[in-house]
Amino acid sequence: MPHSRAETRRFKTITVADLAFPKREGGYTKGHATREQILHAALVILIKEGYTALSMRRVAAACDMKLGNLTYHFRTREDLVRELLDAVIRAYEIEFEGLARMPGAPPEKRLAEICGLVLEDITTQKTTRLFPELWALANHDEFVFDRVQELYARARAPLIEIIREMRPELSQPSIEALAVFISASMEGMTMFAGSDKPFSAQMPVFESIAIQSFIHIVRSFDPEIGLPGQREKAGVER
Amino acid sequence: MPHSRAETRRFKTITVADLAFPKREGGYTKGHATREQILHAALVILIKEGYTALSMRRVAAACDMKLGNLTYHFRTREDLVRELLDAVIRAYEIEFEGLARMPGAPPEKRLAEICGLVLEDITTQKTTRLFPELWALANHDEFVFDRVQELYARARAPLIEIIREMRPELSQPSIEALAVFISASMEGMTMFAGSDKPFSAQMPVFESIAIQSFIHIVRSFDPEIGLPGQREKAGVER
DNA sequence: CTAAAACCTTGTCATATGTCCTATTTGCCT
DNA sequence: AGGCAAATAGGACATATGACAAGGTTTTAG
Repeated sequence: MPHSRAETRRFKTITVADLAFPKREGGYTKGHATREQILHAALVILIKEGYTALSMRRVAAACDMKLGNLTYHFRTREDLVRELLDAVIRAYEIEFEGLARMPGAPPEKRLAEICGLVLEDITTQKTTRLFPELWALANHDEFVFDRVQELYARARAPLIEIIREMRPELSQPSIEALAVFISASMEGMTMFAGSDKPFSAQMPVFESIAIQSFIHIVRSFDPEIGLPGQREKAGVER
Repeated sequence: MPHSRAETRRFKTITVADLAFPKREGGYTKGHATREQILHAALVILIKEGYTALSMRRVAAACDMKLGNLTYHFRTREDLVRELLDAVIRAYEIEFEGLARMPGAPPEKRLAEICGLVLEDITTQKTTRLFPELWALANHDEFVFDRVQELYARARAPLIEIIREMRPELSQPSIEALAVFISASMEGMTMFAGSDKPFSAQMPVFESIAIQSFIHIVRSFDPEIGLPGQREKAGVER
């Protein structure tokens, strides 16, 4: 991606490494720096050791800081986790915001570009490790659930635009369904071709398959075809 | 001539509702029943409340049993977790073993059948909740990693067979890549159309899209096409 | 029938964890 | 320089957890 960095935030957000959080009122600059340090250390622990290892003491130790100070900045562990996940998800939202901004380029080209970026991101250790944690947490924590779904809704937006451009006659639900399918297909690669996964070396091949496949299904999808081999021919056999 | 894959699971296994574990030597029938009860209760906790809630005391309470008795059957929590995950994964392996056994049916039909079964399974609460936990654990636990990958390898087998039948001229790596892609695409639906997910009602549409899409990519995949829009035309822009 | 093995209860211990409270130090502003 | 809020440290406490040991009860084999 050319230059989509921490500039141009409507609302003031601080973006440091993999984290983006709203600017806070009051406090010294040192306090802000400490908060960033804490959140970053927590992210590293979450990625390297998993959610279970993310304890207050563990984070404090990683920051070379006393437990009391950590609880001063984040009164409860839940506060810390929420702010961490919100900040890291926000960073993804920002990263993918000006995603397929290739005005003038044909939609197929932009679709391929998006797939390339998403699949490349999936090969990073951060994404490979973070998202399964998010998916697992989302199953039992409404806050995480909502936040993750919001992220995906934003990630779908450019896909929907592209698909509508390619198939303006399709109904909105059909367009959205195609976007969800494409997005889901790519997310699913995480467990197979993500960082340190068995097929991570083959990601270029998957990328090629994905792009060929997505372009064709968008071009040719027929909402009238229900479930070939089940609904249609149901009466014949069985 | 059906493959020997089925026979590898030749050791006696007990299969009780979502769980399949190797028959144990020695012990009274009561002990075996208790072990099953424990594993089943642990599975329910894992699904309903997540991995963090899966403590020895929590499991013992769910079984209406004293903690000491639980540690008698499973000396450590790690033992319990490992046996639980192994048993539940084994149950999936068994469930998908004779998957696309529709001898004589055209490969497209069998592919559609497999997709239907997998996607339907994904809509169950058990699968929707269990697999994200497995994916997250696999990132930090080698045992879970290996076990999950083995499961997916078995799930790929019938896909590989079908793809080879449809495209006998393709190289084995290409066939496998297609199988991985198809499998990953379906797994990715978990977070979007799984149980209690935002698009769970649209699963039939996704199924239709998936089948149309998979059949076409298998029929038309061209390994010579590297990365359209990147490698090919890379020199033009940027 | 009885003794051994399997099963289960009760109680304990060390440790880890989240949260709170009270000093003490540090940085900023007037 | 003084004063005050922010930041940090230190300690304490209740709770949860995994592991284990010693003793009682049930089941089964011989």
